[in-house]
Amino acid sequence: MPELPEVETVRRSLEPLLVGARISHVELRRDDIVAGDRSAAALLEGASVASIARRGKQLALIAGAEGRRPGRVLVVHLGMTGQLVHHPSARDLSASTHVHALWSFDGGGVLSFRDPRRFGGLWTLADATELRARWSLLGPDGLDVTGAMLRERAGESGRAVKAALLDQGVVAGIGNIYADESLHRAGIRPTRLCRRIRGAEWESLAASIVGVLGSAIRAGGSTVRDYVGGTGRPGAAQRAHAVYGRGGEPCLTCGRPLRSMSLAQRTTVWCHSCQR
DNA sequence: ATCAGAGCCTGCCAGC
DNA sequence: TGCTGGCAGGCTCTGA
Repeated sequence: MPELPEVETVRRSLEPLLVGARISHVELRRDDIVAGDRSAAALLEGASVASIARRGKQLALIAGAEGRRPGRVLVVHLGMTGQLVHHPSARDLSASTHVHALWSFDGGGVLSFRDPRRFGGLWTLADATELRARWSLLGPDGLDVTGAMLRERAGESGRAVKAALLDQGVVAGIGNIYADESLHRAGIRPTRLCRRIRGAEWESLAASIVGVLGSAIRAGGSTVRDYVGGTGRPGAAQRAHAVYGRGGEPCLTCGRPLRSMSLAQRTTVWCHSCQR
């Protein structure tokens, strides 16, 4: 399930393949995945990709300006099961199911948006100004967050700290996995109310978030539940999970069994001994 | 202000 | 073998 590290991994892998390339044709197979203008031009047909940006879990393909007309923007959210994949040839896609949109590039190469559960989607924006407006609703990116930012945005709140971490307006890019992992690393219980968290703890939490997300990016962002590598072994990031998916198993720090509960409608795992 | 709950959607898995 | 039910979760909406 793509959270910030997975989305950033996708961004980095697509950047050298797409930037500078011109989209010759767009095929939209089901239009209910698009919010906004669904025309081919809005989906960047005929445009060249100038850059690929990311904020939190959202990706943005930004088209180059044409004359005085600013480049359009296509925002991609992968939801839970979304995949944005570049294929050298359209033939590679013949066996794929749940492919909802395809972008063909001059000189070959196809980008596919595949999303079985369709929790993700596409948003067509007129220009970068609309993108800034959209992203202004998000909190700071998880890779840039500081204790002061968390405290300012959640410090007075009476909600559980985990609920605040999942709120994209507080900090952008954290989902269920990295919320639990960050709180464990910081030694803070997910149920702690924000207003009961001290300044030094916000700093510790921010550092934990940056550290956890950074490690996951370095591991290639492989956090899919049943992820296995090409040799059938579990992926590095999956093995690195200290608490996520490990309810009832021993805490890697103290050995006591990890507890599990539902908080903010999410399965939540923590160590009652290491987290206070 | 914050919560729980429902809904969207499909793949997977345990249990019958 | 094949069905059913539960679970997973990002995000949004409703009602308490």
